[in-house]
Amino acid sequence: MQLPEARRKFIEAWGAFGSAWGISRTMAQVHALLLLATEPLSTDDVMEQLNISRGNANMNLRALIDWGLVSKVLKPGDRKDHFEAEKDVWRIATQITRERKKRELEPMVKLLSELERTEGASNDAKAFRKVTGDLKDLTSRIDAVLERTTRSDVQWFLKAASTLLR
Amino acid sequence: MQLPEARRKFIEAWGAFGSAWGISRTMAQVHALLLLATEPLSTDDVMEQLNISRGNANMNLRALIDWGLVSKVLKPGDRKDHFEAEKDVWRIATQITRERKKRELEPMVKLLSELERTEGASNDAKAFRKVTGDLKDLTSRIDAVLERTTRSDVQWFLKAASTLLR
DNA sequence: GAATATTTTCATTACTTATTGAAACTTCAT
DNA sequence: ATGAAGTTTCAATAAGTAATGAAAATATTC
Repeated sequence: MQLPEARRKFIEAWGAFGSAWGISRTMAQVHALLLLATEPLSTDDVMEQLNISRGNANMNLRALIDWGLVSKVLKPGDRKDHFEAEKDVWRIATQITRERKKRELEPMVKLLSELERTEGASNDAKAFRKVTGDLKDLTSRIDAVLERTTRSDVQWFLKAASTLLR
Repeated sequence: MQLPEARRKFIEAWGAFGSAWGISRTMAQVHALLLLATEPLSTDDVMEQLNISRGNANMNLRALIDWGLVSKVLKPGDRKDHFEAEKDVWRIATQITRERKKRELEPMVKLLSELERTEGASNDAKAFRKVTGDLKDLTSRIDAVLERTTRSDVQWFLKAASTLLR
């Protein structure tokens, strides 16, 4: 396969992948574009290469910065902002994991902890507490592990798990 | 908090949680409803309790069966189908993980393997192969671990990880 | 095998979410 | 201070996704 086609395919696939996981298609595509770029791109570059409007490009670039996946870079002699993606896939993975943990897992653990304290002695109430309690244990354990997870931990885990589960 | 309110909150939250992770809000709500039910529910029960149409209820129940999270149960003396959710949260987690792996991770690994073979000696082509190659390594390692993951593995992992990363 | 009950399908409609584009705002050089 | 270049915002609109409900298909009973 030739580079331009491969590039297009990757951007498209990364967009679809993202949208299956609750990340907007365009945000994922902008991310893919920056991942493949060998040097920082301007807003206009992004607009042009993905055929999106200025507002859209700007919004998604800022969202990516907010997620800690992209950073602004000043190019000497150019007034335009330029944007550069983190290229280390381990850092990308932990960064995404951390953000989602913060945005979705933590609130869920909090809610489940409250719900676990639901009153009532009926079978229904007991069953309710069992389910929410079990879910809370699971989510909070996942949460706790992710809390401590850094690049080297992930590597350690994957290595250990691959070996042990062989 | 009293049971009916807690129940409502949980169903609502589970729906929002699901939709943030690429699972339709209603499918997650139907799942939540069945998780809390102490005995199997009919399509009409689901329609009534969630205020959704028959078509919608039917679609989402079948999707949940497809995901392996819910099963049909025949109630003696009743012609209606009844539905029951898997209640073991570990099994729920591994089941969801497995399905997503199959539906999204595997196709991505496959694509990345192809893209890694992109031709060209330019810097751009080299950078492209580096990024896609790194991503492929990451995703295929995750994939391999999930492949072998069963309930006891998950328990082992979370226990080991919580301890070691303390 | 006709009547009745139940489930499934699917075209239409409603809802949600993303995108545009133009205006407002900011920054910087002179 | 002014204007040129760049960035951000946001109301309007488009695109995408999910839900409805009635009709078709299927299953069950007598």
